[in-house]
Amino acid sequence: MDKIDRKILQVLQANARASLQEISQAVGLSATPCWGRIKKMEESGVIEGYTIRLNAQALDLGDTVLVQVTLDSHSDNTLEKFGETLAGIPEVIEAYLVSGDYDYLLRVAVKDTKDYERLLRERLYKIKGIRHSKSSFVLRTLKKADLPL
Amino acid sequence: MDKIDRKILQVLQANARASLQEISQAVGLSATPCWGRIKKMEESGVIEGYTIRLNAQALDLGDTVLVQVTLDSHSDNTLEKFGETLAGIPEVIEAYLVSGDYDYLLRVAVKDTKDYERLLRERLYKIKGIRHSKSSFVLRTLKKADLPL
DNA sequence: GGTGAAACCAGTTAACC
DNA sequence: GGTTAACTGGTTTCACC
Repeated sequence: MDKIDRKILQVLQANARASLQEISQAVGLSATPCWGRIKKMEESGVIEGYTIRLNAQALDLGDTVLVQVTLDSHSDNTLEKFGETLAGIPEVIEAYLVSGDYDYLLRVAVKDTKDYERLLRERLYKIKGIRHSKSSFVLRTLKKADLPL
Repeated sequence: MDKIDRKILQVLQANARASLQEISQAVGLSATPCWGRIKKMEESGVIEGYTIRLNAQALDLGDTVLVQVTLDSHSDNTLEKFGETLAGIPEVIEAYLVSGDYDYLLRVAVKDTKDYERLLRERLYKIKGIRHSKSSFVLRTLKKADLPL
């Protein structure tokens, strides 16, 4: 992982479909070593995969809700069960165990407030072991950046 | 945007480097119409771009901090200035204006707690207009999923 | 909209510095 | 670990259904 590797990652972060020609030009090397470096980073796990950035609004998932969750018990078993339940709810995009006033923060993607109300009623409120939850709607996204390299 | 388009997006979400052969096989069409559908989704903006998933730990950005921020004033000017300031801090990966008890939620990527302390002292505490901020460390990531299609 | 083949270009390998 | 050149395979275009 030297400076050239990081530069390659920068180019791929901006456009994972960039050709080796473009990449090699950007880093000042020929195509072959660039290709080798990328393969090595794929194998070592630095590059976990290639994805697309999607327009959530165009897919009827324009609303984001951040949900703070506090559980009744903090046993290993409760934590594990909660994780498994969340895994089965596709609208839950991210889930973090956090330090502080509450236990978990979830990022949920829904079509609109009505859709969120349905999810809350039919799925989230039915999860056993939740002591308390608090929902905040995202009104505006100010920033959504790549990792700094 | 029909069922086939969504299936194509699913395949690309899992692997944006999938060849047209793989994609066309997955959706049951030949390569040409798949290619045309992808191009149309790129042009219409449904597909915003192609990126890589990176291993943050391997890049010395293993710690994630969620910061709740409350501003002094809620004027348009304050909001805009705050957004501009955040844009200049590379460690701030996401920033949302939210409804509820506080105004903004930031997701910050740092090497470790020491690195976060430095960021807090040198950058975040120096931002004018912040009334209050509260940091929560991410102890564990339970889920990180693609948008449901 | 779809198919299939031809043309073109990019990814991959190998031989060498 | 780097370069250039040959090879292989995928992307893009085109003529047709």
